[in-house]
Amino acid sequence: MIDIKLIRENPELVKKNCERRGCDVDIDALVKIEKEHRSTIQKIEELRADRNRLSKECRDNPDARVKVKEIKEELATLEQQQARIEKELDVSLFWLPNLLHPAVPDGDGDDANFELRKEGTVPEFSFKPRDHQELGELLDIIDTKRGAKVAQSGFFYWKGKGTQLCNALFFWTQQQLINSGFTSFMTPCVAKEKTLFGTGYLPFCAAETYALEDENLALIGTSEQTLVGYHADETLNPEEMPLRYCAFSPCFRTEAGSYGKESRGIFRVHQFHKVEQIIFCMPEDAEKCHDECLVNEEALLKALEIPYRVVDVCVGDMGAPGYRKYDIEAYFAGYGGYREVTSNTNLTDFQTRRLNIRYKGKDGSKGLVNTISATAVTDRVAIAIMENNQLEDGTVLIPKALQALTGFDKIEPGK
RNA sequence: GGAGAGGUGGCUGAGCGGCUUAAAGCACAGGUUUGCUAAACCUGGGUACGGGUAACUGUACCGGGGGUUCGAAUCCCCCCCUCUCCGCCA
Repeated sequence: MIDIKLIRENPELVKKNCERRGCDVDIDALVKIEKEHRSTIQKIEELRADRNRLSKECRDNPDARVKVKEIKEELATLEQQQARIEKELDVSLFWLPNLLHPAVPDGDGDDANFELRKEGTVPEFSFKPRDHQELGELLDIIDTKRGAKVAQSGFFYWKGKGTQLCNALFFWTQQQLINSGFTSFMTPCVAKEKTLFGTGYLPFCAAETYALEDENLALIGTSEQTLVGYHADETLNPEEMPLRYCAFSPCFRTEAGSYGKESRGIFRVHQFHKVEQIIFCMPEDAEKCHDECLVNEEALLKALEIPYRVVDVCVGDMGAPGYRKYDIEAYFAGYGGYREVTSNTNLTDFQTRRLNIRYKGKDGSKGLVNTISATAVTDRVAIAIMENNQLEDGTVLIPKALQALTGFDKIEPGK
């Protein structure tokens, strides 16, 4: 949600922002409704002031009672009107996207993302490299067929050494982040509607959400939801920020409408696993913290010897809550190109305004905290390792960084 | 799952229709004094949204939502949450 004052005082800025976003909210109408909203409230407050004043006289002045009764009726009508206006206003506000960083590239989709840099060496093969689906079956470490049998298409099993690789990857990643000053969490895997709304997943990603029947709960799409929601309705101390949090969790997404080549294997599934980084910071530190998360992501991929490129995500490929976003795309040898493995978003105060997360300094300064939400690693990193580190017979070599935790240095067919 | 007790400011906790502008204590901030890893005393408070150049001022907020009333933290209804005991359980 963006600041209503900003919309009131600088509607042109918000209008331009919506245009860039390709979002057709009528700002003029919104401003008009907001004005009506305020004037109605003012009328109501004046009437209430009269009522409060008069009702004190009521004990020994019967005339006042009659008057207050009249005010009461008048109030009832106005309050009803006000509720209607407020609802209309809220709906428009809830759908309004965040502002954009001036440097965000224009464009409709991921082909307009701006490449900032390429790192690492793309592996070369004397044979045609297999993709992770083929390798997973050959090595008996990924089972999508039984995932579909037991749950549904789009769910899968990690098995044997594949599981061990993932456990090592996720544990190692959390250790790296803890060494960088992060506090690790295990969070609930469900969250209330209020939490999903507050983090911006509702109303924007309603179709992506697995809601629980007969409960006001949904499976989390990411631990961002539960980590950011952790501080809802709290006032944080500027001296204790930035707060760096990480969590490992499963992530559930319906992935409505995705299909085709991109969904082969486990690249896009209904349940994946992720170590997430969240930073709560002062507004003036948001860009610095955003960069810090990117540094962490890159350090992890470098240590795992995975080639990648960093892109500055364009308007059309960025979610409504985002102010600026960097994606990292790792090289996948079996796929033969770069594919998204992490995304790192500066959300400014979009989430904290909805969730009411404030700061208050000793000097009396106060305002809304800013949040950064960034992937550390997911299963996709494990499959990048598989595709890039394969030998002709399908053997996959484990990166040195993980060998102490896996307890083996390769996964071979039939073993 | 069964039974009971509760939800009041940063915290503890009183208030149970209008003397509440929410007591008191703790904590916090400022000050005074005596002193030396502190104590005593005095003073001061919240949040949100409006109005005003301002000093100031209005409204709302006692878990949430309805209701009764001229007037609700207080009475009534519904919901949510927490705690204790019993049962079950990794």
